[in-house]
Amino acid sequence: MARERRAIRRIESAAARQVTFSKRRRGLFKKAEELAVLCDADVALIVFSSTGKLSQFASSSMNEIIDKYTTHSKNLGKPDQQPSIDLNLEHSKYSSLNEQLAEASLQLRQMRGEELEGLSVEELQRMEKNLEAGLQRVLCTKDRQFMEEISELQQKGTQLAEENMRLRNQMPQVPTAGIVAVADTENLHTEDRQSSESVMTALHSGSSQDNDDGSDIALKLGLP
Amino acid sequence: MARERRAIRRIESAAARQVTFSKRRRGLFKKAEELAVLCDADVALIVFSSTGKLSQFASSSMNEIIDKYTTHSKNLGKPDQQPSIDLNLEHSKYSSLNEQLAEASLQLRQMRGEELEGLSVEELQRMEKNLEAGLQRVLCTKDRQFMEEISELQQKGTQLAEENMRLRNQMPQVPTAGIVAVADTENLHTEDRQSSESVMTALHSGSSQDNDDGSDIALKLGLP
DNA sequence: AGCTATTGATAATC
DNA sequence: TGATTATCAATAGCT
Repeated sequence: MARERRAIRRIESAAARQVTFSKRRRGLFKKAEELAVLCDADVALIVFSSTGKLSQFASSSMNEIIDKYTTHSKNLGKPDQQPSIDLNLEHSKYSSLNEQLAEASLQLRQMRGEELEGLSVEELQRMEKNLEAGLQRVLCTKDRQFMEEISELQQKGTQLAEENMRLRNQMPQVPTAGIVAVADTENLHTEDRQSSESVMTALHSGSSQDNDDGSDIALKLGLP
Repeated sequence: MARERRAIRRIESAAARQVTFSKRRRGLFKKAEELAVLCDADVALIVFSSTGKLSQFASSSMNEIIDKYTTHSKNLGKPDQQPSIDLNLEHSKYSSLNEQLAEASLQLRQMRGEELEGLSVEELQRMEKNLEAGLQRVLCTKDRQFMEEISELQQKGTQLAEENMRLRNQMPQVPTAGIVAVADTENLHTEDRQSSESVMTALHSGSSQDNDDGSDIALKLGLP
């Protein structure tokens, strides 16, 4: 499976052996899991590297499988193995995690519209409802954040306007270039209000496609 | 690795599952042995088919490897032992699984519209886009299934109509109660056609809210 | 660790 | 099952 065929014999170079071990071990574990899932088989795989490091895979619980194995093989001779119940919990926790993750990934993929083939019309309708509800909530949250941003901007605008007013009132006390200064502050004031309003308008139309009067936003915010 | 990629999920058809099991089991055992030989590793593989049949491979002695495994595991099981050497892989895999699961659940909850508080407007917009795309695909799939159901019903309706026609043509050959029999079949015939048409209409309006000409369906199906 | 040219595994089919 | 073959996946040799 590679640039060149490799004879199945012990790799002499320790470094190369280690590299190949890492790569092939990963592949082997993947295949073991795939067999377990695809064919509903119970699979246990134990690997000790040449340096003595342990890796393991079990489709259910390692101890359970070993128990089953020893039960099957004890036809041949001795009932010498200890079940060692210690790790059953640990491993069932592990495979349960695996299951949960698989389920969650499937749900995520389905919510993204993948792998819908096996679903019934009823399930599809349930998903549609969920997606619409989720979308609705996302839109609400987005709108709420926009509104917050807007009211912050408005508040800032008001503060600036007040400050401008104060400055303008103080103007006569300043001796130099009175007329020009007044014109400048007035200009700033109007520009600020205009820009905050235009932001609002842009945000409104962006957040809720096709409403002209904003009543649609209020409706959405009323249904969290 | 074949004509077509196959999703890693339980194969429903028992026959296909058995075939795949045979093929993949052979491959898995081959890989296990190759790893053992190439990398001088100690490998044990236990497989129970879904029908309970046992297959096993061990590079040395199965019992020896299981002994070694249980010895290693005992160290982990006791609280005073350091798991630092033996099961690093297992543990990192475990915590990585945990992380993956946490991430997946968060995404799921967020897609359902929960825990959106921490998200930026950009992230919210991305989610909105994803949700809309997913919803679109769900709707398409649902519509497709409805259409399939409809065409099945239409086919059945046509078949029934043809059969009715045939029966009607054969009617004069029946000696008894000619007029009544004809009236009955005609009645059946019309009722059947009506009911299948009304089902069709209901499905149409149910699957694509408010279209009179069906162009809406075509549009949706055209954007997968 | 990451990248391809190759070989190997296997899904669909008969 | 077993054989065939078109594809997909794993990985050997490099960097």
